[in-house]
Amino acid sequence: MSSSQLEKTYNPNEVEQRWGSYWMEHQLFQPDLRNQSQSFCLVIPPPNVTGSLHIGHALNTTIQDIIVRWRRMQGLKTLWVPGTDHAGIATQNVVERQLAQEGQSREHLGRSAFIDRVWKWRHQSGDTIIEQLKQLGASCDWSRLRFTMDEGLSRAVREVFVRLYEEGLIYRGERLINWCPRCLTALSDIEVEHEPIKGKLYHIQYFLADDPTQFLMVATTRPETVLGDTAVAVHPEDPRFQQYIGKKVRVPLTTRTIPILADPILVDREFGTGAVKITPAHDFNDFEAGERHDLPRLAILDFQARMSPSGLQEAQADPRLRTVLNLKSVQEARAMVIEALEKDELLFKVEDHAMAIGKCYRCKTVVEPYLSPQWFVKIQPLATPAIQAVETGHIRIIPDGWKNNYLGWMRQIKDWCISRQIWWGHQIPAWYCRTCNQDKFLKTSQAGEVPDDKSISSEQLTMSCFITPDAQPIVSRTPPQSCPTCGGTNLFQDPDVLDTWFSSSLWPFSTLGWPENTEDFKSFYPTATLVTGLDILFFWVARMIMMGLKFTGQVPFRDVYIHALVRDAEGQKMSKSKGNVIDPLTKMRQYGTDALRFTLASMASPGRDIKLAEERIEGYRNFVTKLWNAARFIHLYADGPRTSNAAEFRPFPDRWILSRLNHTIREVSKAFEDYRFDQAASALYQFIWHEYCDWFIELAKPCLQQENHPDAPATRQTLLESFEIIQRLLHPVMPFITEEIWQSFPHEGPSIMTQPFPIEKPEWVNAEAEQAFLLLQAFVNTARTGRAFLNISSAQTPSIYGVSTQDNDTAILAFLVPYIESILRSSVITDQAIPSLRTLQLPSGHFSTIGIPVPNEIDLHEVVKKIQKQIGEKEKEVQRLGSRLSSPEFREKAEPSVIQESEDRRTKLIDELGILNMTEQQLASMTT
RNA sequence: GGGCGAUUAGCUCAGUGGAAGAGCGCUUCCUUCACACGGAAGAGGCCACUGGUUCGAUCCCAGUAUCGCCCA
Repeated sequence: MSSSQLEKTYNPNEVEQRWGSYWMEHQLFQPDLRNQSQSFCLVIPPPNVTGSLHIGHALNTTIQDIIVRWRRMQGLKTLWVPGTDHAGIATQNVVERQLAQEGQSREHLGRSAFIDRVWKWRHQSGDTIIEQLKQLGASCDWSRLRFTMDEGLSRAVREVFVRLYEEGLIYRGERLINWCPRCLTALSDIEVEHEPIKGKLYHIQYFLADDPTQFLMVATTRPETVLGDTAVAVHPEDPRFQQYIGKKVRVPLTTRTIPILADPILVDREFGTGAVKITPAHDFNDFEAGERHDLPRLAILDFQARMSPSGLQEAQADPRLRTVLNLKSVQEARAMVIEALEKDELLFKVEDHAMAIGKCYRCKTVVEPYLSPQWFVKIQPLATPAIQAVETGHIRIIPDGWKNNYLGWMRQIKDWCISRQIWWGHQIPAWYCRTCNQDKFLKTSQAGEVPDDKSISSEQLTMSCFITPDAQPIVSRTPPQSCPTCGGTNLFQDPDVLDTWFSSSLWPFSTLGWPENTEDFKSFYPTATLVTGLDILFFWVARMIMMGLKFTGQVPFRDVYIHALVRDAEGQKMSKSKGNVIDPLTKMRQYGTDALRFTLASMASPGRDIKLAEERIEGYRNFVTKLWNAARFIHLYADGPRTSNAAEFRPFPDRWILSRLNHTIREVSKAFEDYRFDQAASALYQFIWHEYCDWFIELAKPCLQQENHPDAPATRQTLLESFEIIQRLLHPVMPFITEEIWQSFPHEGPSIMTQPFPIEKPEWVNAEAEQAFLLLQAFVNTARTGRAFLNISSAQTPSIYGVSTQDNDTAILAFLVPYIESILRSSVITDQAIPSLRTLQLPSGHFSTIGIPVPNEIDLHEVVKKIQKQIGEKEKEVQRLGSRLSSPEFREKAEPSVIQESEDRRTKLIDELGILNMTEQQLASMTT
């Protein structure tokens, strides 16, 4: 009995809302902890808490939801943990911009008030993206929602920090780091984006200290850093410079002299002049060269990337120059230094030079290498097992191509700078005794750095200061009560916070309750699959692997599925400034969420970016409608008795569609196993539209629409049974419409999402039915083509002749006649020879021929032309096959089956040509 | 500069060592009782280029070109 009828048109928005709340109310996304099956867990890549859904999230979420719904339906104990990330710099920037609009600043507010303010903002806007994920249908267990700054997760952060520190894997030291002079914080290497620019290469003369008639020509892209040079290097084997090694040159615009030394690593003989200046405080390569040669580090820029007064003094810069350069930006300073060099006739030439500059990934400000005390993770001991896990296949990276990318990066990984000079985040669990560490605090101010004079309060100090590298930290899980050295209680917590990715790296286990050995942790760790974009493979995935192995002794996940980047139809990266952003929420409203999800799944081919064109979504919206109308059709004819026989005893169309359905179940399951969501989508689309709707429903119509047709009870059964399976097969990709349709038919259970995923039924495989169908399909298609040739409209229905040259096919054809007649809506004559006059004859494959009587009024010239075209194509093919078959080498070396196939095909083509030639002659004679 | 990937129908993309495929778009016909967000029939491709391996290459190999991405 059909329980309800469906609306004429599908209204996705209403349906989505209704089932969305239904699933939530019935807590269908939560795992059943009594389920004894294998567990299957995913953790969501936490989006920025204050962010909103973009198309990349939509793709990422869709893929995860497909996997999760599929596994849940398979009966696994399935959990998908949702959550958000505090996104330190980004979130702080957002709130600071708000403050700026109010004429405020975080410094005015003070640290604790500012953090309160960020929390307020987080509570206000923090659930936007979560609500949007729910709209997409994401079947996360929302009762387990996590946030990186939650108490539990923060405890995990402190635990990890302290343990790494105690093992010597976290250290504090003064290193050259990437510094954003706008955010006023350190960045890790990968938070810097490189951008090609058209720079210039300046050739500058450095005169020898003891012989002012001789000079070295040095090439540099950053002339303003000349003042901070502490050496000049040449290649040890470069004959041009042998005599200079060991001598000294005068640093231009200063009174200092610096050594000329030989360094084969730093110097590229082919580049520039073959002589390079070394500025260890302002360039990473120079820093390393400085380490090799024990050179002093002379910093001439301050924390805001301005020319520093103390640095200029230390550099012994020309006093007049010093005055004008004081606190000037890099850009301004460069122009002034160039002018000064020109005036002193030290600038030999300037040439164009393509180069790259680093920019802050959050605010796009040019970053400066900056010498400062920071906290680092000693990465090598963590990286080694993380490399092995992937090499040995304990963790699979899919598609495989990214594996080398990962390994390459991991093998040359550098220590990870984890301290950030911002306020929003996990403050580093390290304290300093102000008594034992007098003089170790440098308060930073507009005028530069000034030593702590002890009168500065800790609250002021925590706003902005540096602590010298030799200060003695007390690292502890909880705030220490007193200094273990002097017993003093004037303790000051390190003002820095941790890199957001530090807490993200613990996500797969911190979200499950670690460091407690919780039930969730025991049940669901390690997680199964991580689904993410390539852009955070290093930021996040690599670090999760390292931390997971280190702290749980297990891999955090078995598979890493890397999906594509979504671009616009022109292949441009989407960005607000370009105005080419496709907003997923808008598209969901326009076309329905299922259509968007299906589109994204269908385009998720491995290793390729997605160029998303709106027409694609529209196309899949049409598919949704098609499915809807099929459901309506079935409702119309579902009422009535049903008999459920074994597949082999059902009517022909049923036998065929069950065989095809079985095939589709296999294909879709295989595609899901292989993370080939594109293949799953195309298998579903092809089957549902072009087999089920186009053929099965059409073949089923006569027996459904005729009263008391003997096959009706069986066909009704097949119709309902197969359509129900189709809903389950499609459900992971299109959860909403499948639930709506499934619920509209008689069913058991609260929801389709907890029904079993279809499994193959070998007893449905029916090669005979499939073979017969191909004969039917070829016959129908050829008849339609013939009718179109003859301009016979579907209203006119002259009889069609059909004969087969093969006995076996003749019998099948006779059996198929009623089906063919109903689809073509004309009678089919198979027991007579095709008349040789006024009949268009066409070969229809499978050794059968169809004949259509030619109407009187038709222009046969056009028909003859079309037949000649077919003849031409077939002749070409016969020729090709002929030359292949007459090649002795082919006959000798090719597979016998290939030879046989070629011969069969040629025979068949010659047969078909015979028919076409005969028809052509006959029709051509009628035109004269 | 190093590495990786792409180049197939007008567009977006699958695909395979042995007859070039899909979706969208296009042309023509059709409001027939699930669906015009539909049905039917078509047109359209030296599978980037040049060599090589092979009986046979769109597919494997080498090189070239163009375009991406990552790293330096």
